[in-house]
Amino acid sequence: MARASALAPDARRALLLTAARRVFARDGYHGAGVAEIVAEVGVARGTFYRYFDGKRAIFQEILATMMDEVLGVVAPIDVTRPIPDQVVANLERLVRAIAAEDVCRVLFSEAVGIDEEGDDALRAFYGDALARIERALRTGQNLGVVRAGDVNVLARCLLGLIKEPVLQSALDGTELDAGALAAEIVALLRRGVLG
Amino acid sequence: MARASALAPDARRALLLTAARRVFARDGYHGAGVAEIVAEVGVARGTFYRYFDGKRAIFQEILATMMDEVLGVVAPIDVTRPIPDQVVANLERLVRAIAAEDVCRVLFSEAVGIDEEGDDALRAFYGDALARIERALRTGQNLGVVRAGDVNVLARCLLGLIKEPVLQSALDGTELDAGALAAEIVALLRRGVLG
Amino acid sequence: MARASALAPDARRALLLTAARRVFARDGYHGAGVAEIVAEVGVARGTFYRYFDGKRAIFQEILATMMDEVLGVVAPIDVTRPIPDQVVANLERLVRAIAAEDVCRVLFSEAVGIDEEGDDALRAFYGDALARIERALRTGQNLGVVRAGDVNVLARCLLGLIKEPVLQSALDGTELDAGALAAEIVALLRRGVLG
Amino acid sequence: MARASALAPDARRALLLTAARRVFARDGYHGAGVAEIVAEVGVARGTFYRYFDGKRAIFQEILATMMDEVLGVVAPIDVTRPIPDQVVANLERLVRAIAAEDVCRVLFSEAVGIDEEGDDALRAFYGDALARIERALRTGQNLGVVRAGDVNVLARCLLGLIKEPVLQSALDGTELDAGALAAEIVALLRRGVLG
DNA sequence: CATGAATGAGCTTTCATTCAT
DNA sequence: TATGAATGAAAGCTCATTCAT
Repeated sequence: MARASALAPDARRALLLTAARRVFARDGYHGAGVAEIVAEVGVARGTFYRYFDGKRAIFQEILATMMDEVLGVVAPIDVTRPIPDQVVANLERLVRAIAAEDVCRVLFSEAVGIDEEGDDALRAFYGDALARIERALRTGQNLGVVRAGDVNVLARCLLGLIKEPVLQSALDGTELDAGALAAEIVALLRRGVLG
Repeated sequence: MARASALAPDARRALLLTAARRVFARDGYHGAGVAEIVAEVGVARGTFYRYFDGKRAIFQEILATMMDEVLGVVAPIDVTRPIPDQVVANLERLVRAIAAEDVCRVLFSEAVGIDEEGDDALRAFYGDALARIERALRTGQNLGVVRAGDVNVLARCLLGLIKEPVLQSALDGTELDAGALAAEIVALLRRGVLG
Repeated sequence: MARASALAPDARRALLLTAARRVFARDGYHGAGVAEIVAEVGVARGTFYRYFDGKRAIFQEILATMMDEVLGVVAPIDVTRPIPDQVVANLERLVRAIAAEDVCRVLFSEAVGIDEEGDDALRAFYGDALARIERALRTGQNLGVVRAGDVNVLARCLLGLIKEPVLQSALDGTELDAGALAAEIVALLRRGVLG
Repeated sequence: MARASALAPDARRALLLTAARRVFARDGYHGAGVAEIVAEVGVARGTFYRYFDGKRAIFQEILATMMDEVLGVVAPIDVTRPIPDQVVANLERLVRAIAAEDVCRVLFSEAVGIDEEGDDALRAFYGDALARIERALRTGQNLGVVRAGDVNVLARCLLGLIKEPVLQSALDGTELDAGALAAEIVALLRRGVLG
C-alpha cells in the first residue's frame, strides 16, 4: 500500500487530532470509531496507535485542549478600565468559544461519564471555571457592585445562563447571536427579569 | 441458577424498569448492559426481552417517564392567588425533580446522541419546556411584571439557571438545597446580581 | 387467563397439527416458531408440549403424514383393466397430492437436512417411492410394454419428471394444471420428445 | 491462540469461501455457524467480518458462484456439427456440475427460503435455466426434430429429469455415473420408456 | 516508522423448552 | 390439564487494539 508521505511527527499528530475532533463532534464518543479517524487522515490504523495510547487518550487530549480554549478566552478584568465593557466582552468571547460546534457537543455532552479519569478532568474544568466566577463575584461584592448572596450557587447559575442557550442552539440547529445573548445575560444580571 | 418466581407481568416490568434506571444512571447508556439490568432483578437475559424490545427501547421508555415526571411537577399559575409564591414553589419542585440522581445523569447527559429517535424526543422535551417558560414570560410582560426582552433567549437562560446548579451538584457530589437554590434564582430574576 | 375450552385431547392435537402444517408451509422449518403455532390455535406454549415432544417431533409427524398422503394416492395397477388409463389417473392424483401448497414446500424443501432422524425418514420415503416405480417398470418390462433400461436410473428420472414441474410452480407462484402435466408426462414416456 | 499469519486479502477471502462452502454443504445454512467457518480456516471471528458482511452475505455469494458454475458448463450448440453429441456432452457436464457434493445440497436444498433476496436469486437462476431449455426446445421444434408440446411444461420436466437422479444420489450416498445418466436421459428423450 | 490483517472479548438478541402455579 | 413467565445456551456481530511484515 502507498505509504503515507513522510510527515513531521508533530504535523501528523496534529492532523489526527483535528480529524478526531471532527469525528467526535459528528458522531459522539461512542459513535466515533478509530477507523473513521484514520480514514479521514489517510493513515493506517496502526499509525494511530503510534501517536496516541488509544481512543480514550486522544479524546481526553482533545477535551483538555477544548477546556483550555474555553478558559483561555476569559481575560482578567483590568480595574483601571471600565468594568462592564470588559465583562460583556468576556461573555461574548466565552459564548463564541463554547458555541463552536465541536466544543459544544464534545465538552458538554460526550465528555460526561466516559470513565473516572475523564470525569475527574471534567470536575477540574468546572471547578476552575466556577472558582473564577466566584472570585469575580466576591471581588464585585467587596467593591459593592454585586449584591450579597451565595456566590457558590450564584456562580453555578451564571454558568448555566451561558451554557444553556448555547446548548439549545446546538440541539435545535438554530444560529446563535453571541452579541445578543451576551447583552441579554448582562441585562439579566443587571436588573433581573421581573419588574 | 434458581428460577425466579413467576410474577405478574406488570410487576416484573416495573422491577426491570427500576433496575434499568439505576443501572443507566450508574453506568450511562453505553456502559450499561442488559446483563447488569437482569442481574439486578435476578432474572435471566431472556426475561428482559419478554418485556422490552431491547436496550434502546427500555431506555427511551425511561427517558419518556423522566420527562413526564419533570414537566409534571410544574403547576399552572393560579392568577387569583399570590403569584410569586407559586413560582417559587414550582421552581423548588422542578429542582427537586431534576435533582433526582438518576434523572439528572440520564436526562441531561446520557440521553444526548443515542440515535435520531432519541434526539427527537429530547428536542420535543426541551421544546415543550421552553414553550412553557416563554408563555409564562409573555404573560408576565403583558401583566407588566416582566420587563421587555427576547423571551426566546430569556427562556433558555432561565432553563440554564435551573439546570446547571443541579448538574454541578451531581457532578461534584454535593448535596443540593432545593429551597436555597430556588430562592437564589428568584432573587436573581427579581434584581439581577449587580448593584 | 381464559383457559382454552376443554376439548377432546385428540381434537386439540389435530388442531395443533393443522396449525403447525400451515405455519411450517408458510415460514419453513427454521422460520417457524412454536409461538406462532400455539397462537394460531389459541393455546399456551406449555400446552403444545403436552401433545408433542417439541418442534422437531411435530414436524416429523407432519412429514410422516404428508408422506403417507402422497404415497396413498397411488392405486395399485389392476391388470384386468386398461393400464394406461390407470397410470394417467395415478399420475394426476400424485401431482395433485404433491402440488398441495404445504406438501410441496415442507416435503421437498424444508424436510432436507433437519437432522439425521429426519433424513432417515426422507430416505425411507424416497426409497419406498422409488421401489414402487421400479417395480412397476420391471413389471412393464416383463409384459413387454416398457423398453429395456436401467430401472434404477429410470425410476429416479420419472420421479424428477413429476416433482420438478410442481416445485417450479410453487417457486414462481404459477398455477399448476395437474391434468395437462400428467398428459405431458405420459406423452414423454410414450414417445420421448425427439422426432 | 496463535495469530494466523497475515495473508493477501484475496487469498484469505478465498480460504473463507472454500471453508464456508464445505461447512454449508455439511451442516446446511441454519446448521452452519460463523464459528465453524472460521475454525476451519483457523482465524478469529472478527477476521470473517473483514471479508464478508455476514453469514447471509457469504452464503449468497457462494450461491451465486454455484449458479454460475452450473450454467457455465452448458455450451451453446454449434449447428454445423452433429447435434446429439453436443447435447449428450452438455448433459454430462451439467450432471457432473450439479453432482458436486456441495452444489447439490447448497443449491437444491439449503438455498430455498432463506430470505426474499435469496429466493429472488433462486428464481432468477431457474428462470434462466428454464429459458435456455425452452429456447432449445423451440429451436428443435422449428427444425422438426422435437415433437410438438408445451415447451414450458416440457422444460420443467427435463430439468427434473436431470436434477432428481443427482439429488437422490446425494441423499442415499450412491455414486453417480454421469455418463450413464446422460445416456439414459437421452434415450428417454428419444423414445420414451413405453414400448 | 508505517502498515493493515488479525484479534477476541464482549455485546445484543432469539427462541425452543421448562415448570411452578 | 392448561397456563405463560422464566429460562439460558447459543447465535451473529462490532471494534479498539495488537503485531508481524
